[in-house]
Amino acid sequence: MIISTSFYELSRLCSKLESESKTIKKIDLISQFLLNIQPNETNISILLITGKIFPDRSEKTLNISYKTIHSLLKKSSNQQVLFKKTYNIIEIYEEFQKMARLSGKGSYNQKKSILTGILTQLPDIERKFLIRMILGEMRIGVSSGVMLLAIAKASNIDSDLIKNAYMIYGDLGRIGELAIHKGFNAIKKIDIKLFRPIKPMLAEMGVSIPEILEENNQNIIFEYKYDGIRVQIHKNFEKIKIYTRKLNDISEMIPDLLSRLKNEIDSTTSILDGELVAVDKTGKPFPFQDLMRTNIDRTKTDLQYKIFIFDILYLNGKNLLNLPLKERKEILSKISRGFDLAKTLKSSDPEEIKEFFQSSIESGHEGMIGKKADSLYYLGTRKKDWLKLKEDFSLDLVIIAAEWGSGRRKEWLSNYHLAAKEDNSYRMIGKTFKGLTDEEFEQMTEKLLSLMIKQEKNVVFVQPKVVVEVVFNEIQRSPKYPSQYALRFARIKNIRYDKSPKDIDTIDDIKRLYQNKFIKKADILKNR
DNA sequence: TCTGATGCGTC
DNA sequence: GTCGGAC
DNA sequence: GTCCGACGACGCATCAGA
Repeated sequence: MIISTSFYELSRLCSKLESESKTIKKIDLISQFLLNIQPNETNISILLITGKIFPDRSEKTLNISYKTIHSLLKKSSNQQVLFKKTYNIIEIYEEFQKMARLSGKGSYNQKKSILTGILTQLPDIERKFLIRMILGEMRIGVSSGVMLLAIAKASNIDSDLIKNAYMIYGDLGRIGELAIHKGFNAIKKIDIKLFRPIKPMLAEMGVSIPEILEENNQNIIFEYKYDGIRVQIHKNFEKIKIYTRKLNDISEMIPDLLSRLKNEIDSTTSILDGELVAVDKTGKPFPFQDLMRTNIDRTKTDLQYKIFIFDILYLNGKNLLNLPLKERKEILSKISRGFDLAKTLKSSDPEEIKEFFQSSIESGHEGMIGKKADSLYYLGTRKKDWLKLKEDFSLDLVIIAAEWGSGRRKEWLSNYHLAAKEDNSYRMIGKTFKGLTDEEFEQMTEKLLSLMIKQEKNVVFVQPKVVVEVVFNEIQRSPKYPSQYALRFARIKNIRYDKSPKDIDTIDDIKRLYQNKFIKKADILKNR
């Protein structure tokens, strides 16, 4: 007789994983679990443990998150349930599927009632992890990386092979199922297939030009870094589609560009890697937030989409991932019948490279990437083979409020509201939670509590006394903050206990910075 | 029919 | 997307 | 070196309810 695994057992595993800090022990626990459950539970267990519910390469979503769950818990907390139902893993998963299928009028309320039904019947541990699964934040120290190792252990297959299969296939649950129940040959067989996107290689953050040159032994190809959406183009004769970094199909966003590309790529089948941007008719790029503005009236602007292509992963039936970059680049330029290539420079002269970087910035782009010329294409991972360099800025700002953290930041004020000066008051221009060490969080929490004015919900408002030096990559127009501006990728560089809030940067300073930068960008409001 | 809340996907 | 911590 | 989990900005789609 087949005994299905209860959701309680899965939750107990999660609980053990949460309290176990050693990765090796986590791997042990997971692999034992995976070997003990039924074969048809493998796939979904892997997804649920990693907090995914649906595979990376999937259009399904629950459309339920923190606010909804929070409101349900408040309402149902005083409800008595007489008959508790026990769920097995598959039953829980079917409920998720059911919720994902709902749409249209009444669907949200229906989802809420399904969820309330489950939540009120589940004991505490199970409820806790069910919620975390829905939020996609398991907080048990297990994400795809550790899970891959656990699958490798359970199936006794080399972990690099498992990892590669996952990066190609984009569905960890299914890879685990194949590895454990079909074995080595099934995993070995997984190969690139057109119109099934693969995980693109990522760049690490670089520090300086000399560092990049040294790290990569001087043999570097530099490339403009464009501020857009990373895209992967799949082409099979007349058929063409593009996918994002997270494997979603966004072909419909740019139909006219795609039909042009069809003729510009000289191949029968191919997979190309590039960055989608929006430019005006002089070639100036639009700000990132305008690239995302897809429902504007395009007849009122001269916005056009472009993809700057910088790599080729597959051509005419052949996998090119294991060719060195410089060979891939050669192939790429050979098959171009007019598509846009990312601008590159091959040099080891720091001065020349610096000029190249500056020209990228002057042209309104984000910076550059230095790529080791003989590096292979590593799917889905950040490697020192690709190092990116961006322009950044810094401002002295004051903390006017802070939010209590969660998880390992639970005891600390973790997320700080930043403000610049305007006349005699302070205007908020964003939040940040990055840049402090544990020790600094500890001290900062104490300091801010001593300055507390009031607390509302999760937010502690404080006297504007603590000055921080904040670095960021861009100033954006903000529809949300009264100052009209917001920082992109803000993080704290230094705490300036020495500096008075009277002497911090002003909204006018920010406005000036914004305008200087956006002279180099295209303007969405300008008529054709 | 419109507005606000919520969630998701891009960076 | 960035950052610090843990392994 | 690698992985994980802290959470930021925006714009758009969808749904509930006035």
